[in-house]
Amino acid sequence: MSKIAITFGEMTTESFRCVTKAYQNVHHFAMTPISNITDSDMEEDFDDEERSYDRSSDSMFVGGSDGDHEDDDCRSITSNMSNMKESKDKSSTKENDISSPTLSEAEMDSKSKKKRFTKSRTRARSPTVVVRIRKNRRLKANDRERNRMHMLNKALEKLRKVLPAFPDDTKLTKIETLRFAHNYIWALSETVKMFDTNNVSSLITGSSATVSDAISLSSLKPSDFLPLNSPASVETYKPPTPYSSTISSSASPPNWDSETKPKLDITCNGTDSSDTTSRSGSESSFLML
DNA sequence: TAGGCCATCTGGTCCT
DNA sequence: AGGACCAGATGGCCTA
Repeated sequence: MSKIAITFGEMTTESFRCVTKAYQNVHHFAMTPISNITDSDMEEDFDDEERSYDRSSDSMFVGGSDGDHEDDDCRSITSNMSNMKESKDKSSTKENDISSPTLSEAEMDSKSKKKRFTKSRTRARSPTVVVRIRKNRRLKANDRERNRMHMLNKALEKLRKVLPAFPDDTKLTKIETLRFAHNYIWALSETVKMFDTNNVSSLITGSSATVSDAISLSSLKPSDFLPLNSPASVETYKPPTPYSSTISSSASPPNWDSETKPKLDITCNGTDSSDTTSRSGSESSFLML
């Protein structure tokens, strides 16, 4: 049985189960995680196969799977088949180039040198081998892509952890997490801005207040950072009112889809934002992105 | 059952 | 040539 190497990075049991299931659905073979199988292992495997091919016919089967019919289960069958056909044509062309019966000895000699050189660079491979190599590359690419997405999810999970938690422990979806973070960062910047501008520290402890003091003073809740259309925000959303201040609608979180940076405009009762004494007016709102 | 979310596969493109 | 990144497609799971 020829081995099919699929390497995994760090993987949870659950994700491995999903992957296994997916692979079994698509490729119909039992999968075992194999770590650190090298390309040379692969090549070795294919070399064995190629040697076998040289000795036998085109129609040999290799491996514990469905052999050449594995791709029949793949979705992009037409594309694969056209690629296979293309590679088959190419390989057959190469093979034709190698064996020319009407050559002089000198020509044969130079040709054999050329042949040796050619073979060392681009070996003539049977269509079966070409398909298998192509399949192997695809599997490796799938593996990389899977790991890449896992890394992305890990980063997203880290982001979730640094965001304010919800009492009901609702797990934010990906898009909610990103929007939440976006609004949260915006709110923090606004808070810091106000903290600096209004010298809030003096309102708290006199001189050594921290930014988190200012944030807690603002009474912002996690739900305040959720976009309005978030399912998690339906019950709990309430526009934040930091320091009972008025943040004009133009000071809503910047829309990250927009090309231009939004201008943040904090107004205080129609006065300059440096006015620290009286803040009232319409409620601010962390608008949806 | 429809719709949302997610994981995965896949081929194309760009970069090193 | 091979890897990273991306977007589209697909199917599974869950919930209203």
